[in-house]
Amino acid sequence: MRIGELAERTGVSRRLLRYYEEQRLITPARALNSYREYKESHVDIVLQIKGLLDAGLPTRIIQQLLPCLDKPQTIYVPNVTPEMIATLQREQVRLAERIECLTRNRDAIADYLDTVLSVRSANTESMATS
Amino acid sequence: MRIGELAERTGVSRRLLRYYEEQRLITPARALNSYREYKESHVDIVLQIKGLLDAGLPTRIIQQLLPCLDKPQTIYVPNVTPEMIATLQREQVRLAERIECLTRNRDAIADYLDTVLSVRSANTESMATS
DNA sequence: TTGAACACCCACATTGATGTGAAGGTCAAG
DNA sequence: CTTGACCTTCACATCAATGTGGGTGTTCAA
Repeated sequence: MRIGELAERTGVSRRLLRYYEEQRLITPARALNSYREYKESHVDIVLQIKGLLDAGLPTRIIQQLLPCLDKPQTIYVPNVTPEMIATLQREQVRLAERIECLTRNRDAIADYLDTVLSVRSANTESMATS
Repeated sequence: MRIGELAERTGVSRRLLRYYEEQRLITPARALNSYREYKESHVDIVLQIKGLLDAGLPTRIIQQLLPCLDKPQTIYVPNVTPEMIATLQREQVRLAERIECLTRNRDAIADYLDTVLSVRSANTESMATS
């Protein structure tokens, strides 16, 4: 598919799709007319990228993560450098930290909303009975 | 405490502490000489801010979350507008999405590392026995 | 065959989070 | 009283992610 369709299906602008390519996150084939030709699988990959960017990861890191994120893990055996492994382990830790932080805050918000909403409904009741 | 100490204790630069203030995330008192005066509690708050920023939340949103994130929930009862509640609920959803995305990827990395490391150790063994 | 819709590339603009440095005020210790 | 280590404000710089638009080529359908 071409860039327009991919943009539409992922909600990611054409501009950004080209940017991702420039950052070596995706590498679409080129048609004879030099149009980019995306594969079906790029839809998921782009959504993946979008999610990670949205979660605060820079393209530099995402680029390193992507190779190990596709379902049929094609690339496990060949030359995985120790530095690559170390990088992944480091990023794994940082992901865990992020997750923990976000979870903590999500829970805090939940607590807060629970409290507010319960107080609020109590107030409504007392007003109804007064 | 003054800005230098807070910077040191949180690992957040003075520049950024001033920036957070400009964005209304923190509001330190001022000494007679116009020096900023931070309270002990600001250490945790700043760490909180740092974590959320790092997780991809913009200051605009963090500003809205902060009021409901301090432990002794002082502000639950008074005028919580319905819009505020709606905002929080929306952000809660977005946090959950981020968490899910990050968790998925952390797990994928874990799987990948497991695979790579096990293959790798198998190779080592076979080489040892050859 | 022309016009609309899409693609290309390029370049400049913006926004948010940061760094850096200048010009100056405060204060404690030598 | 000066020096050094703080602090102040202000302004300009940078970097990454993203928007916008111009100028041009391609495709397709009327």
